[in-house]
Amino acid sequence: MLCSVRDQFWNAGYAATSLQDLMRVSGLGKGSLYAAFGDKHELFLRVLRRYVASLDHAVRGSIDSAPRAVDALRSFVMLPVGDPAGRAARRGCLLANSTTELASADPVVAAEARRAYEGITAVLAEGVRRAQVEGDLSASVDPSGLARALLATQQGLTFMGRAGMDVETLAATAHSLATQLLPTAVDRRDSVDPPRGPGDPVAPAPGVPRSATSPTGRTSPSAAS
Amino acid sequence: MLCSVRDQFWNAGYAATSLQDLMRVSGLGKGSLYAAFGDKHELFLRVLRRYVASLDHAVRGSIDSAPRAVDALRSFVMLPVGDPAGRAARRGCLLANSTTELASADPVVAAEARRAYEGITAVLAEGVRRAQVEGDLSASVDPSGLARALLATQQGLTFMGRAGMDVETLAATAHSLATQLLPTAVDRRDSVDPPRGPGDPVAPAPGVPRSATSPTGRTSPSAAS
DNA sequence: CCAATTCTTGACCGATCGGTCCACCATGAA
DNA sequence: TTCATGGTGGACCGATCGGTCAAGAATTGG
Repeated sequence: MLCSVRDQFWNAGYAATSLQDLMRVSGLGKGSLYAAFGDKHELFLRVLRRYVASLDHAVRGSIDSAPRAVDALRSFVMLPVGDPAGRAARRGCLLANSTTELASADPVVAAEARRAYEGITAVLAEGVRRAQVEGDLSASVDPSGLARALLATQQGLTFMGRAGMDVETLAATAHSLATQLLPTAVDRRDSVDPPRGPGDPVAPAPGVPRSATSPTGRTSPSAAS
Repeated sequence: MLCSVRDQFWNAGYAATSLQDLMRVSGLGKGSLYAAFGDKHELFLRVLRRYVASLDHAVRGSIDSAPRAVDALRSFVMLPVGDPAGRAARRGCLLANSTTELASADPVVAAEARRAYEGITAVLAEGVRRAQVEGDLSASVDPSGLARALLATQQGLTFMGRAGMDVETLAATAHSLATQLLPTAVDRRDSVDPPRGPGDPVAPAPGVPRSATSPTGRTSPSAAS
């Protein structure tokens, strides 16, 4: 039920969603909606927080479960082009859309956005550190700095998708950016850095064949309904 | 006058701006507003198109007037952190905000956004080509591809600013991304590519000292009132 | 089978929305 | 001074907004 409400806010935005829309997609009467969730703003915050928690969980799980952290980082950047049909790309991200619409007028939403993005940055930075230990990223880069760059890049790609860029072009751009920000093993082969750190403390299978496509389990918050 | 209206839409968004707001910021009565600009949507489109034209003109002028095109490309990526106080960063970009809010419901705005971003991409690609001729960028990269990557990155930085990232962190992230996507002359010195193309057909001062800060004239559409 | 209780519903509220329209006034020509 | 005129402002319109509430349906305990 909350998923239908989330989709409504996701598709139309906060201001453009009326109580009638919420009644229609939820199947509940106006009074029931109010009794169950409070007013429109509270309902929106509830849906948004659920989405943020799902998003955070998905990113954390993707990075934690990836055999090589750098692959999870790459798949994070490629998230906006995960849907081959491009419908997900056209919707954008609920948190990003809500932040853009409400950040300057709704301090609660703004605070939620800050918290969420700081959390994701921390998770990404942890992934960067693991990728450094695994020898897939240069140890000289600042993990938090790269994490912020990855997040900003992913948000930019998400926006370009929402702005209507066709999916093939978007995918090519995402691939190019991911490659430039996260040089893979084959790219690093002709690098000046040693191809592998001292010992491989974490990497479970150092000789696993590398692939440009994201090998990690696909976890999209839009599917968590 | 239109600038005040633009700022109102910019700060509050389309749906959250009422006719009373427009009357207040414009100083005009409701009837006068309607007689002069038509309904709210038409007024918004007028303001948006003015903004897009100003933006396009600013980017084109910045690239055309830069002694080295790569500097203009760099300053384009750094645009979101142009305001030291961070107030401009917090507002975001009117076109980006409007696209995020209305893209899925207003085909006119969506088409305007596509057109604008395609135009900016073309201008950036032209800048990339010039930077390649000037020897500041590797000739092997696809100009349009790099242009799209620069645009997506800039939009991502713009969004992170709107999402509340503090200006110093944002500036550091922007600097890092610009450096990775646009290796400057000092970065290229240890590159495998020849440090300068055959002859210097366009570059007026090949030995001019390079600077990390944007040397091009600052042209921000928010100042075009 | 009935009654107490919980839950749902849609009518209703004042406020405000975007849009229309007409009385009014400032101006300029006669 | 008078009249014609065009631009202005605000009253007014129906529609819709978010929110409230009492009546009735559904459920449960006895």
